[in-house]
Amino acid sequence: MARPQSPDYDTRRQLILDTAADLIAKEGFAGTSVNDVAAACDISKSLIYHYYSSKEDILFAAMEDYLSDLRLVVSEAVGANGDGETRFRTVVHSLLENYKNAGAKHRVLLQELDRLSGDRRKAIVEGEDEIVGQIAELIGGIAGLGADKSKTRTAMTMLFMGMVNWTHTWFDPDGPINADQLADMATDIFLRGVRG
Amino acid sequence: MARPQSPDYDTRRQLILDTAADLIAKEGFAGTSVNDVAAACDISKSLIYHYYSSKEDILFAAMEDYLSDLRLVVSEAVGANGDGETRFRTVVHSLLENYKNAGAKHRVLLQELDRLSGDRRKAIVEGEDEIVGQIAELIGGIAGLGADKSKTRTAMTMLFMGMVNWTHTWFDPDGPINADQLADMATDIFLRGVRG
DNA sequence: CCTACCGATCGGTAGG
DNA sequence: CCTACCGATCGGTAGG
Repeated sequence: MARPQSPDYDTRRQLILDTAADLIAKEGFAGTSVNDVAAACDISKSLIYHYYSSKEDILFAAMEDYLSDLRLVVSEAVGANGDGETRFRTVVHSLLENYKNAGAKHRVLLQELDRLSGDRRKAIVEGEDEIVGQIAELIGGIAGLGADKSKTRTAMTMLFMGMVNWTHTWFDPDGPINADQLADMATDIFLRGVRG
Repeated sequence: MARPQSPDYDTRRQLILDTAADLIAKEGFAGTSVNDVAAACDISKSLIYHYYSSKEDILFAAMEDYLSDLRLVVSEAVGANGDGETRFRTVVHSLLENYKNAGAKHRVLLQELDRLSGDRRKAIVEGEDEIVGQIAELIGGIAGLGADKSKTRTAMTMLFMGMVNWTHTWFDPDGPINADQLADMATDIFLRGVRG
């Protein structure tokens, strides 16, 4: 008879992911040992290997976990009612709201991509590209860029992604400006800047 | 008689810095061993320790080296003749030009700051803050923000820093858009967005 | 007593 | 779910 799965299985799996993301965000992937993760979870290193078969597996799972949240949030905002500018503004609010709640995973997603093997890196990059592609379509519509301007549209979109993705290095949601105010500021600057 | 310093001393010191920056940008600080650096330089590990007394010393020196270039370039552009918008545009061109020539050191400066000890991290952050402060003054003038709007000015400046600092993740200077075109695009969008 | 540089190895810790 | 270990490699230093 197969031994039943622990009732804590999913909870513990998630704890490992969240804890690993915190440590990797602070110390880097190579600077975080599996033992560090185990100690912070108050479990043995061997138990970590019961849930994930390698350190890279943990990194990949943490990235997938957060990226799937982002994809959901962005496609909902993009597919909502309203004109392009309104939906764009909603996307920015959603992104910054999400970053606020998952700062460590966000930094890990942005900074540790090169630590994945080729196949897995490709899988993550594809997910990121789909998000960026949806935002690029919105921006293309707002800026009035035809299909012949795809290079310009891509560069514009990536300049915008920089504005929002860079926030993790300096923005404090509990500081003088909150996430919604920052989202409006970024939206206003960018829309005024690219409006056709 | 004291034995003289090797005539290759400065050349070799610089080789270590540049090589270490390349490896650290790719593999992360903890993922790069002193031996990796030595092998890539075709010298012994012991010789690395003749030039730098610890791995962290190498990281710090590489960051200082690049940061001092950035500071020079930015303060020159900021202090040049011309109105605020012209000087701002020059800063953006200078920054992107510099990033292009020092991609690895740029990534290291942005990504490995937490690997430094407190004192050294503080020294680097102070240098970065001076650059950001100079750019913030330019932007404040352009956007017509008084001293009472310093929080807004800071947020605006950091949104802009995101646009340019994020380029290292996606921009290919040999791609369809060159560094000068991208600098103009970023400048145009941002200036139209914040102009008072 | 200085600096330049090597082959070999130190005490500890990594992922597994 | 743990302790006990491994082959290898880590950052840093010894003698000469």
